[in-house]
Amino acid sequence: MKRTPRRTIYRLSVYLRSLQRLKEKQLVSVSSETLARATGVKPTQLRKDITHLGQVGKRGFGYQVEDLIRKLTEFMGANRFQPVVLVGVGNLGTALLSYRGFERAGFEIVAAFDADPARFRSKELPLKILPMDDLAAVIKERGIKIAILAIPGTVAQEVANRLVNVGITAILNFAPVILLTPDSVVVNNVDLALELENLAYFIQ
Amino acid sequence: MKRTPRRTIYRLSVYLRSLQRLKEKQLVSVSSETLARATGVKPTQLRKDITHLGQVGKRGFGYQVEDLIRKLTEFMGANRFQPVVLVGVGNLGTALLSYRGFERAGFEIVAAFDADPARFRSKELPLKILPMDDLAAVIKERGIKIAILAIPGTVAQEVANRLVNVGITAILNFAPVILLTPDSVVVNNVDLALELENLAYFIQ
DNA sequence: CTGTGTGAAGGCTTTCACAGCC
DNA sequence: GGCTGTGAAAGCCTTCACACAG
Repeated sequence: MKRTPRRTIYRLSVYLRSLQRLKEKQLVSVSSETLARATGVKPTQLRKDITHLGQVGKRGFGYQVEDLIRKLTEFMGANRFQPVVLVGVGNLGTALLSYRGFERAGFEIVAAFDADPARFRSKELPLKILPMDDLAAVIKERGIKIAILAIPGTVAQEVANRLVNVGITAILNFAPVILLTPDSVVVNNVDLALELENLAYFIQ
Repeated sequence: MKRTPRRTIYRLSVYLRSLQRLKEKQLVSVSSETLARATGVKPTQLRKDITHLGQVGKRGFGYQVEDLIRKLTEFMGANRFQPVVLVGVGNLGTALLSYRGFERAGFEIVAAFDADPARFRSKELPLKILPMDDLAAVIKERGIKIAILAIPGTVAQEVANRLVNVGITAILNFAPVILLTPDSVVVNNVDLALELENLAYFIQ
C-alpha cells in the first residue's frame, strides 16, 4: 500500500467522528453513500480513502460500523490517548482547558503552564497552573510528546524552541506566526483571524 | 487572469499577516526569498501566488512592503472590516469574544447570542449577551453576513439553518459536525479535537 | 443486483527552469 | 547581477468507469 496522503488522513479522522455518532444511533452497517453524505465528501473519495485501511467493507452490503471504527482507530494510532501539555492560559487557553472535545477524542491535558500562574483567573480551573520554569521537568518526566501553544505571537517561537528541546514532537499552534522547527517536529496551525479573513473573501 | 485557487487565497492572507509584521520593523522592501522563508513556503510558490495580484514586484529588487500590503488588502477584500455575530457564549465563545486577533484582522463581533443569556458568566464581557430569539432581528437589521458558530454539535445544523435563512452567507464553524448549507453559503470548519488527532498521527 | 474496490483519467497545485526587466 | 514573472513539467489528489464480491 502506498503512503497515505495527508488529506486522506485528515478525512479519516472525520469519518471516525461521524461513525461514532452513527454508532450512538445504534446503526450497525452503513454504505459509502450514506457515510459520505454525512461527512460532506463524495462516495468514491470515501471508498478510496478507506482503501488505506485494507480490506474493510462487504461488497453489495456496506461497512460494519463497529468494524470500521475499530480499523480506523487502530490506523489513526497507537498514538492517540496521549497526554498533552497546554502552554498559555489566557482566554483561549482557558477555553481549551475546559473543552470536552479533546477528552472524547482521546487526549488529556495533563499540565498547563503560564508565564504568570498566579494571575487572577475568573473561573475554577480543573488543573493547577504551573510556572514556565517547570516546563522542562514535567515534559521530560512524563515523556510528553504533544503541546498546545496558546500564547502571544511575540513569544511563540521562543517557547516552541524550548518545547522542542525538551522532547515535544507535535505542536498545535494557536499563535498567529509560522513556527520554525526541525523537520522531525510536526506543527498544525490554527489561526482564527486567518479563518475569518479567508471566509470574508468568499462573500460576494 | 485565471480564477485564484482556494489554497492561494489562504496563503495570501498569511503573506499579508507577515508583511504587517515586517512593516512594523520598518522594512521597506522584501524579496520573495525572505518573505517566503518567513511564512514557511517556497519562494517560487510565493511568486506564483502573487501573480494573482497583477504586476507587483520589481525585478532584481523585490517587493515594496507598503505596496504589496496595499495590493493584498485590496485583493482580499472589500469584504474585510465586516461586522460579525457570535452564536454560543460558552467557554470557547467567551474566549473568542475576548480575542484581539479578529479586531486586528478587521473584524468586529457586534453581537453575541446564547441560548441562556442570563447564565452565570465568570468574567465581564465586552458585550451584552442576547437571547437566540433576537438573532433574526439583529442580523437583518444590520445586514450582517458572517457568523461564528461556537455551539454544541447537536444543535449546530439547526442554528446554521436559521442563520442562513436570515441572510448569513459565511460561517466559521467550531462545532464538530459537517454543516449542510446551500452552495451560496461558505463554511470554514475549525475542529480542535480533529487537529489534535491529526497531529498525533504523525508522531513516530 | 447492490455497493465496494481500484486502475486509469482528469484536474488541480506545486515546482522547475529560465526568460525578462530593473 | 539580481530577482521577479511564467510557461512547462511534475506531483498530488479527486473523480470516473467498471470489474467483482456477496
